[in-house]
Amino acid sequence: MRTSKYLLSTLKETPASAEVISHQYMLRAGLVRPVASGLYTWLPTGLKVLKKVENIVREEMDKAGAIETLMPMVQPADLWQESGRWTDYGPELLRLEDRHHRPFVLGPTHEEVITKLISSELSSYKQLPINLYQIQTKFRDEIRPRFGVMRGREFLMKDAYSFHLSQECLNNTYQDMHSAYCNIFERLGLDFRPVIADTGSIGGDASHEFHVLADSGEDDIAFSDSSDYAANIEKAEALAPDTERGAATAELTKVATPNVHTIEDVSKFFDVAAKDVVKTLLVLGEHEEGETAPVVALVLRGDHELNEIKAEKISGIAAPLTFATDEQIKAVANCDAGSIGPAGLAIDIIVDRSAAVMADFICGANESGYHYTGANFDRDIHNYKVEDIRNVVAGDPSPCGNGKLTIKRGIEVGHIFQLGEKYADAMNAGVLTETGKNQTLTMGCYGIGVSRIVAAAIEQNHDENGIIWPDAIAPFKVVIIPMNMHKSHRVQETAEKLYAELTAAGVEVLFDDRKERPGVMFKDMELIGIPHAIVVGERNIDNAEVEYKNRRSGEKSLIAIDEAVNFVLNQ
RNA sequence: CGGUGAUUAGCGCAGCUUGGUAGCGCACUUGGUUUGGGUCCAAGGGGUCGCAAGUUCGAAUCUUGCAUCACCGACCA
Repeated sequence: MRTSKYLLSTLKETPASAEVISHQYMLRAGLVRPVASGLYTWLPTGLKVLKKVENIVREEMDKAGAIETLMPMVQPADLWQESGRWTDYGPELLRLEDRHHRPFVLGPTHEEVITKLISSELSSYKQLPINLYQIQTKFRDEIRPRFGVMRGREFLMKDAYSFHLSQECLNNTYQDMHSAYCNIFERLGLDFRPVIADTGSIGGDASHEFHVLADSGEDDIAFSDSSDYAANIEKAEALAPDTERGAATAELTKVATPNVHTIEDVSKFFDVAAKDVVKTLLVLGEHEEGETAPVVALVLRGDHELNEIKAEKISGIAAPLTFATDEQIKAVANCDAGSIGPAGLAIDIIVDRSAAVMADFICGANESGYHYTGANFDRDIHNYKVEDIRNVVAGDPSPCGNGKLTIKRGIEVGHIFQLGEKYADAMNAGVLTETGKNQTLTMGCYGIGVSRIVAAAIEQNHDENGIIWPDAIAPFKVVIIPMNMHKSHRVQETAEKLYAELTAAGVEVLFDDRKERPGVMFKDMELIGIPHAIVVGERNIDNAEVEYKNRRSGEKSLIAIDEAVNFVLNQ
């Protein structure tokens, strides 16, 4: 490709709307352009990268025995009513009507369509197991699209669905997909981790997310420093401390604490660490529709954070987790939010494992403007349950039993889970078994965010000059940068010759034949992130040489013109 | 959805306080100059100042409404 016949569309300045580095570089390097909030046009260079990612995903899925299909993006509402998600899915599901006023949705995922298909196409156990996938545009009407294509509303996704008669069979395919995903991210050249994940609202047994490690990631991942244990912080278990609770030595004493509300205020006021204070959060308990919700107290160490996912799974607590309003707090604890404490509360109390071993601690006194010191469980607080309701923190013991946890940020680029019979049951998908009986299928589902991978790859591979593509997904493998070609026949001849030879050898080569000064070309090509550059200039032609420059290492070397093509092929 | 801020040429911004012919840098076009890291000089083209209503002799500027874009947002108890 010659730049003179191409759409480079690079930008010198960073558009004000771009926050994260991948978004900035995707705009500046001419990969994408915004169309509306969360919607992007892929320019030629961006599309080349997207297609490369897509092809690697496709090849590995095929290799793992999955079969490609393509389902419609617009889906009839009745499929969603059949599965129950027409009401469950919420406002992320974009609903629309056709000219006959029939309701449709823009597909955020395709469990309904695929399960319906399977239920009509499969009839015998002999056809199982089967794993179908597609690479297709999804639409989710996100509350807040951000970070460019990282969290767009429309995005390209690979989604696969497998069907089985037994859990054991599902486990096998699940493992195959796990390995296929590892192969994919290795081929993409990304630093990634499979992590144990929450199964979310879908339920099911096993679930793993695949994260690309990057500081700008939206998820926290907990790792063991001495095993391969890794889990999303939503899921990582905080083990009970192995220390025994100390004996109560202090008297329960009420202290006036005017204008002291937050944990920070309290620890400053008493001059103690946040870990010596207890915080009490009031949330709504489980209740029937229309009934008044009971209130439940959650007790945590002052320096720990509540894990909502863990909390809402505890029986007696309403899901989704809902915090009590100021009025509800007043009614139950008879005070403002800043002075709640577990001592003397006549409601259900759930105490975090780490808070449960504290003794002689400080907590709210359920009277506005007062706290207790010297509070103790069992003596001052009764009828409580101990549960794991906090987020793990760095330094906690790993739940696997080996080592301590460290925490890093990750970008979720893949998610595999076992769905069980939920959809097959709702959509009536079953086959006849060997004994001639109808049996409902069990199902697995496996997603990869193809367009998000492009952004994640940039987050992980860039410097102050621009993108540094891993070779596997670079839009071009090599760029030819001629110095003042329009003034030198020798430079032009050499550059044209190399371009022809590289093209003939099947190398994806960009030939910067613009009538630009060298600095402009260097800057543009580094911004776009082409891994290898051949610089053709008068001064090296005298020795029958050209310069090679590596984008990642920045190293330069001189190579014989005759060797150049082979040299590039070997990179 | 709530809070905050923005909207003036393709991009980045000034002008608004104090109403009176719409500006700067980059990019683009033409000519010259320069030539191994975003040259320099000159001449040009490009804007219903987000939309609508109002105040006024006169609105980018003041008022009101709307739209769009962006950032922040339970972890406070």
